[in-house]
Amino acid sequence: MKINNDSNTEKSILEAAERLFLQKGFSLTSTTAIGKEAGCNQALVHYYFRTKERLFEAVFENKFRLFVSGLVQKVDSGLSFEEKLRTAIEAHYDMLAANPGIPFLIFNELTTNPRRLENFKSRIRELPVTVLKQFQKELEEEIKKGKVRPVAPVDLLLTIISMNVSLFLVGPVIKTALDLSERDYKKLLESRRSENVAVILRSLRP
Amino acid sequence: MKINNDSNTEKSILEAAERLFLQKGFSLTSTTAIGKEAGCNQALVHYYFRTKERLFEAVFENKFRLFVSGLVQKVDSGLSFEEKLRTAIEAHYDMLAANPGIPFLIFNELTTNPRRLENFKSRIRELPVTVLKQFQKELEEEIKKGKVRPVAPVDLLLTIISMNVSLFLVGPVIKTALDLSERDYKKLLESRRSENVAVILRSLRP
DNA sequence: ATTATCTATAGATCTATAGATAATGC
DNA sequence: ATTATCTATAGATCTATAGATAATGC
Repeated sequence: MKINNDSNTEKSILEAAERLFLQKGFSLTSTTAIGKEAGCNQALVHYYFRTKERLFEAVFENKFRLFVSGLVQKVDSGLSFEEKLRTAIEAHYDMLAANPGIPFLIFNELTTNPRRLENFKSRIRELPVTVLKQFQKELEEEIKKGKVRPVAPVDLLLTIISMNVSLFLVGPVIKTALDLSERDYKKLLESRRSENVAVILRSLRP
Repeated sequence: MKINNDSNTEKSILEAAERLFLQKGFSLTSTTAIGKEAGCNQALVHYYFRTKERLFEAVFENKFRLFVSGLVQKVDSGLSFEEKLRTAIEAHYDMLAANPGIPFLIFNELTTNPRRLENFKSRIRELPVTVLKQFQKELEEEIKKGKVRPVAPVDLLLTIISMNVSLFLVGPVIKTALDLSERDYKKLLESRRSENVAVILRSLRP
């Protein structure tokens, strides 16, 4: 055969898996369903990725990287502390808005699968350090100057993650419960973008 | 037989199911595992609850009620607006701290199971109304007086839920990633209790 | 006779692989 | 000869039920 020309089967399988894993998580997604979604039979899923676990790892690793990259982005050093913070929060938010299924995938998997949590331990542990490195000094300075209330860097990080991430965890539930149209839901998300920034910046006032 | 005296099998099954569902969610928990955890065989699980679905419903309904009750508690009307709000946030937080598995159970199930989300639509929709009823008027007054910045009631509710709920969704991951002892994790949770209140109250300042 | 418990099993998945088949590149 | 695809199936679950058995309450 080798009709593999441009219609790359491996790629369709990976993309199908991505969609389904993001929707349903690991355990509720079968390789049969992935094959169907990709437009091939189930055996091919295993032909290309050997096991469901490996296929999932490919997706998860990719999404985890994205999740982290949204947090660690460098911001223009010419800005004021407040503007830097605002930019970072918005960048994080925008990454989530572009990939709204990521929080569910990551937290669902890490809380139900102890082995994977173990595997990602070190990379999670590095997060606060990496993310806060670019803010820590300035945060301390602002606190000294009395412009920001005394707050532990980890607390600030937790607040940012809480506000941004949980919106995308809770969002789909709210959308259905309130029967929001796609349009209205977009509006809600858009309004929360600035609301989150407002909440977080205010939380630092002395 | 009927050695059912005090060692109530039905109750052990329900409690075992509760523990496992809270840990792993619906799909990753088998009735076989529930039987084992309850100290009986798997057939008895079905004898008492007929289907896994019904058993889950019993647990879910119960947890959902708890989740709501923590949000809707009446607060002493003699207090100032700020104190009322603080009391409500802390009550919500305390309910979650006493039942830390609830956010995972509810949001995992509602996002992966469209049918259940559909079933709980109306009860979720009522939430903002019920919760905000006791604050709405006062919130409006405080805004008029200029003591609180203009903020939609729904936004305030979303912020409270985000801050409190996401802590218990993200917490277990943080605990493992940072290798926190039970003691240290308790400390972190305790410190976030007041931090959450601080963040939310500050978020309302003009 | 009724209720609680157990063993055994049917039937439905689901994952992973074996083995057949066809198309291409050498 | 190699690579991609398919069909078929083994083996491992998992849910739900049938049917046997034992203990109690009448």
